[in-house]
Parts: sequence; structure tokens; C-alpha cells
Amino acid sequence: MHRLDVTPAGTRIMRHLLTYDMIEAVHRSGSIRKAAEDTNITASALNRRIQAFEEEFGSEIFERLPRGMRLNPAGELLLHHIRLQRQDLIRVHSQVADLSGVRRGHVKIACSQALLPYFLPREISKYRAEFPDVTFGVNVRDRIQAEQDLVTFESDLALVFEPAHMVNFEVLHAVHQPVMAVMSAAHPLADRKTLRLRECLEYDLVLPARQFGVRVLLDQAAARFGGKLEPALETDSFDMVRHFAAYGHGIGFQIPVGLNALARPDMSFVPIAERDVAGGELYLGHLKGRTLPVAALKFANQVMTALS
Amino acid sequence: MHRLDVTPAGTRIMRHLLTYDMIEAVHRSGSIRKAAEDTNITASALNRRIQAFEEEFGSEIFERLPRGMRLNPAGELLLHHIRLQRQDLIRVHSQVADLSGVRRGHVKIACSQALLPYFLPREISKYRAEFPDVTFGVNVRDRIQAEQDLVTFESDLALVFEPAHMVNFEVLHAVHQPVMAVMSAAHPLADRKTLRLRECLEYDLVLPARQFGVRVLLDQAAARFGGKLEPALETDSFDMVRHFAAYGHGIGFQIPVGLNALARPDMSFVPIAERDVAGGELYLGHLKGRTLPVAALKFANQVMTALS
DNA sequence: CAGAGTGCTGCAAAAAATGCATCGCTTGGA
DNA sequence: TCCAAGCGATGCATTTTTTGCAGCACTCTG
Repeated sequence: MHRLDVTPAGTRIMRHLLTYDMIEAVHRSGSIRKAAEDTNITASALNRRIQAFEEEFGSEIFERLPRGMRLNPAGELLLHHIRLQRQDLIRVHSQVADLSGVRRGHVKIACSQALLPYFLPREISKYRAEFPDVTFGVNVRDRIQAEQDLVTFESDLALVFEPAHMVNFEVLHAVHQPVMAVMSAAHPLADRKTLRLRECLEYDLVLPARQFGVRVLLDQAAARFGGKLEPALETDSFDMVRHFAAYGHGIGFQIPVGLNALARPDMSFVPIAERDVAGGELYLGHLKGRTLPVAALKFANQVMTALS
Repeated sequence: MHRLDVTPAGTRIMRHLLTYDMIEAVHRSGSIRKAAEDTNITASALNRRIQAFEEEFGSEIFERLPRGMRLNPAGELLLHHIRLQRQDLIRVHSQVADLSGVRRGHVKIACSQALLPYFLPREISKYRAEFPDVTFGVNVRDRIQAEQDLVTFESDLALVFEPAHMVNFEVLHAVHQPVMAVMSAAHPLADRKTLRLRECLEYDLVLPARQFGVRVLLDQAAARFGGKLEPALETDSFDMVRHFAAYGHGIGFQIPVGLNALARPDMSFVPIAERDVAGGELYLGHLKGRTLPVAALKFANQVMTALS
């Protein structure tokens, strides 16, 4: 009997709300038989529908008169509710359409610390310039936590340098990141095109904490020549790295994606030779097997372009 | 399969909203099979219900995962709507309960002018002292209009003196009202216990307009002795009657229900002999065949008590 | 008074919802 | 690596609900 999936008014037919539509039809026409014509069912079925509803509702909603029916006060209160909820459902449908159209949504990202200062702010700003109703959540996660975040749905996307393992990780994009030495522009090594690791050992070292991918790579490189790195300072804050390098004449380390290449005339960034420190991979991905929300997928595409 | 008419949470089962309850059950338990146990149907039926809804809604509302299901962003928006409309329906039910319990409602009254100055204000104040959420509409209507108001549902109750006809009028109460002469307390006739109509004719007369019941009775009495009343003033405002009588030494007429017996030391009210002017009936009633809203009925009972 | 119009109801037919049994897939533990 | 448990989904028969047909009782109007 329901051959259309859209009402004459253009809204989708929601079967559970047909009774509401029928109540309103009877109210409008003032009679079961007229409303039955308008809704294309028999007066008999319509009458039973109204009666069944009144039974459930626990109260009559119409007065029965010799020449038709009229909403009683209870019915008038109910009609108001009917109209409110119809409007609200239209609102929800509109929001859902926004979701599927990329215009609205919430994207949750787990990322390595290096992505925080420049890369992600820039990409998010770019995306939101086009889709201002998309909101973001960004959580710093280390190489173990990032994957966990995906599994527990705390995050839709992960952007992580040298993750510990990638069992549940579907890789969308990977980009190689060499390890850069970070120092004052006045540093004796500042004008070099590349550095050997052992050249750095002659200066104070500022190292990331052990949970960071860069630290792992540096420790691995030191193990290869039978030594151990002795940091003057160990920190999980890249701002601390930067300040110490700038004012204490030390050397810190960071991957290129964490450096603002254009903005620091008082700082110098020189790559460490790959034969000493092999560099690592920065991965963009999501939970294996999951279908991403549209906005998250589109943002991921934008990030892939930026990483290429 | 639905053997209760109340959910475990104490709300009435509204069959058209069961799908919403099921969606919430799946969300809560994270799996079709667990939710099916909670809602006492098979997983098969529950799964089909969700799928049918998604089909109607035009969008999936759950992500299917290997270990269960989880609301997607569209589903989260819908869940918010579900909770809003459930709350709103509870509000409507509560208001309807108020209606049936006399505590809330709107009572519409058509009445003769005489009821306006003292009687109805007093009765309404009294009722609202007990039920402050009951509201009133009071419309002055002449002997013809009052019954019309009932027929068109403009009014629930009519309180009318000498109505023109009572075809559609169900009488709840009738009370006899003699015609009173209204005059200054300093008037020569002011101390009389009763008056003959012809005694009044020696003074200026202030008469109500022809659509009023009192005027009809006075004209009928004059016709009986072959004369005609010559008013010095004819008006549809009882205040005008009162002022003219007080300051112009004239005589006006009104029924007792329109007079404040206690409050006018400068005014005198004397009944006209019934053999001259027979008096009339004040009727309280409603549309024949109609079941009154509870508040209107209860107010009518109060009015009947006051008229007795 | 008769006909038109109203809501309502018995009962059969049609449509929708449900339960049973099973499938294909993933995951966790031995 | 394999197997059992757990998951959503589906074919098909059964059950439940909804609907339409025919007609009733009542009111109103000309």
C-alpha cells in the first residue's frame, strides 16, 4: 500500500509516523471519511488506526460529533508535539545529509608530537576554510598509543612516526622522514649540508624522551657503533628542544614535518647522514576494516596530498 | 508479543516508537544479539527492524563491526532526536493528565452582560484560587448569539438571561431573576419594598438596548397594558444606566445577578412586582450532546452552587 | 419522512513482522 | 594453525497486524 518513499510534501515516509500523519489529516478535514480519501486508505482502516492510537495513548484525542470529529484539548496538545517532532526529524535528516556531503562532521586524529606545531594546524585550517562546519579533535599519542586509539574508536585517523606495530593499522600513505639536527644559526655546524652523527656528539645533546620515534632511531644508530647517547637534556617538549639549541649551543633532533622551514632565521636544520641514522616512516592510516566517515576520508586525502 | 502496556521504565508503550527503543537498545549493548535478549525478541527480528528503519531513513545509522555494532555519526544525531522526542511525549502525557485531573485547561464562556460586573469575576477568581493553571475566555453575547457560540464551539458554556431559543441548548441549571429597579438612594421610591411598573413611568427611564433580555421583558409588560415605554436613555452599557440613575434621578433596570448587593450605599435596588413584570430565567448550559472538558464541567458545577 | 452523511464494527483477505535454522565471516585461545 | 565462539545477515514458514468490504445505528437537512 505504500508505493512511494516520499510524501507529497517531499519528506521521506517514516512508517512509524504514519499514524501521526493520519491524526493530522483527520484534524484538517474534520471527518474520518474525508481524511481517508486524502490519505488513500479506507475510512474503516483510518478509524481503527485512530482508535488504536487513543487506546495506547490512554486518552481520547478527538471529540466525536454528529457531523465529524474535532480535536479535544488532549488532541491539541498532541498535535503540537507531532509538529515539533516532525520538524526535529527534518533537522536530523538535514544534518545527516550534511555528513554524507562532507560539509559537517567531526574528525578525530591521533598523532605524533612532531605533527602538532605546524603541519596539522595548517592542514586543518585549510580544510575548515572550505568546510567550516567540520570540527576536529587532535590527541598527541606515542608510537604505541596511536594504534590503540584507532582500535577503541577514540580516533578516526592516526598520523604517527615509526609506530611500534601495525597489526590493526591500514596504511593510507607513508612518507620517509630523515632525522634533522636542530641548532642555532650561529652554531659552528650550522652551514653544513649534511652531518655525521659523531660530529654531533661533540656538543651537548637534547634528546626526545624514549617513547618518541626519533629517539628510537637515534638509540639504534648509537647501538650500531657500540656507544650510548648521553643527553644534556631529555624532554618530551619540542619547544624545550628548540630553546636549548638556540641558547645553549646544543643540538636537538626532529623530523622535517615538525619544522617550520620558513620562519626561523635564528635556527638551522641540517639532515643527519642516512648511513648513520636511517631515518623513519611517517604513516597516515586508520583502523583496518573500518569504513571512515566521509569528512575523515576527505581530510585524509588532503593530508596525503600535502605529504607527497 | 506486547503483553504489557507500560515499559520497564514506567512509560506507556507506544507501538510506533518501538523501533526507536530498539535502536537505543542496540546502541547500549553494542550488539544485535544482546539487545535482542534485552527486548525479548529474536536477533533476527531485531536485525530486520534496524535494517528496515535504515532503509526508510535513507542512511545507515550503525557501523557493522566483527564484534558487534556501533552508532555512526548519523546514528548519533538520530539518537539525540529520539531522546528529545521521548522527553517531549512524556511532557504531553503529563499535560494530558493535568487536563483530565481538572488542573489545567481553558474554559470558554458566552454570557449575558449582567454576569460581567460581579458574578463571573467572583466565580472565576474562586475557581482559579484552587486551580491556577485553568484559564478562561469570557465573551459577552446577547440572547441569540449565546447559543450560536455553543454550536460553533466558540464557547463551552453559556450563562444567558432569557435566551431567544434553546434548540441546541442543554440546560444544566436555571434560576429565576426578577427585574429590579435601579435608582439613587435619595430617590423618592428608594425605600420601597416593591414597586408597580406604572409608578416608575412617572420618572425618566433608562432602558437596556432591545437585544437584552430585560428589555424584552419590559416591552412585554408594557404591551400588556396597551402602552409603550419611552426611554430618556437607551444603552447597552450598565455603567451608563447606573450613572444616569444616580445623577439624573432616573430609573434603570437590571436583574439581581448583575448587582453588587453589598457595595453601593448611594444606590437602591427595588424589585418590580411580578404581576407587572414577570421576571425571567437565567440559564447555565452547554451544547446539547457534547461532553464537556473536565475543567469546564467542574466550573459549571461551581456556578450552579453559586446560583442556588 | 427519506436520503445523505457520519463514526463504528464483524469478518475475510492482504501485508507486515517474527521466529527458526543456517550461512559466512572474524576473533581469541589452545 | 586450527577450532569454537560470537557476530550480523538471510531464506522461508508461521504469526500477528492492518486493511478493505459490507453493513449498522445515529444525526441532520430539505
